[in-house]
Amino acid sequence: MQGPEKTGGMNRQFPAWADNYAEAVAIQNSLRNRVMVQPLDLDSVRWLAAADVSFSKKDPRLYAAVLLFSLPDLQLVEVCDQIAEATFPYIPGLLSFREAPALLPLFDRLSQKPDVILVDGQGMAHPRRFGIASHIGVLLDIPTIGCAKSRLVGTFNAVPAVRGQWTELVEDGEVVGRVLCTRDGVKPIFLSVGHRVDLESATELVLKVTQKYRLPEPIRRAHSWVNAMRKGEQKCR
DNA sequence: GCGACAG
DNA sequence: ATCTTGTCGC
Repeated sequence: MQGPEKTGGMNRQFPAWADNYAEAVAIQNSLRNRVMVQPLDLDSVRWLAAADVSFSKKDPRLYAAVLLFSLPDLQLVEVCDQIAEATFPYIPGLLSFREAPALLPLFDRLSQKPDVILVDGQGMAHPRRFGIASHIGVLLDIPTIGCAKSRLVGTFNAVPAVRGQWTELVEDGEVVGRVLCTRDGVKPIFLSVGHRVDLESATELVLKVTQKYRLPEPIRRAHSWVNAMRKGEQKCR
C-alpha cells in the first residue's frame, strides 16, 4: 500500500489546460508568440474589467470574480463571479493554470465586452514572457495589463516613492515591464504588457484608474469582492 | 547543491 | 495567497 502519490504536486484532468509542469510550460511556449505589443488608444476605452481570485489555505475552492467598470467615470457597472474547484496547484510561473480556468467563463457572462482587462499578476514579466495576464489576453483576444504587487522575474533600480515615477524591469537584456509608483509614499507595483497594449499605454491607464490607494481601483475592488465572497459576507458594493 | 519564486 | 494581534501613523 502506498500513501498519497507525490507526483510533483499536480492534480488530475484539466481539459483545455494541463496535467503537469512540462505540459503547462509547453502550452505557454506555444502561445507566447501570439502576444501583441502595441499602443492602446485610451480615449476609446469605455469598458474596463478587473479580475481576481481568492482562496482559503484549507479548502480547494477558488472564489473568482470579474468586475466591469465604465470609463472615464470609473463606476462599477457589473460583476460576474463563481466558486470553482482548484484543479492545479500554485507554482511560480504557472499561476494561470490555477486561476484562469475559474476566470475565463466569467467574461462570457459580461453584458459588455471589455476594451481592456487589468489582471492581478504578471504579463510578459514572466520566465517565458507569458504570465496570467498574457494568457488571458491571448485566449480572449482582448487587451490585458499585468498589475502585480511583487516581482516574479527581472532586476530594477529603486523607484522614488513619488506617484508616476517608474524604472525599467529588465531580464536577459529585455525590458519586460515597469516598476511603477502609483501613489506618493507607497511601494511600487509591477506593471507589464499582457496583450495588445504597450508599456506607455499601460502606465497611463493604470495611473488614471489609481485613485486613493496603491493598487488600481478596479483591482482593489475585485480583490475586495472575492475576499468578501470567501468570507461569506454581504458587504459587496 | 543552493536560493528564488506572481498568487 | 492565507494564517494572525497588536500597533504605529495620518
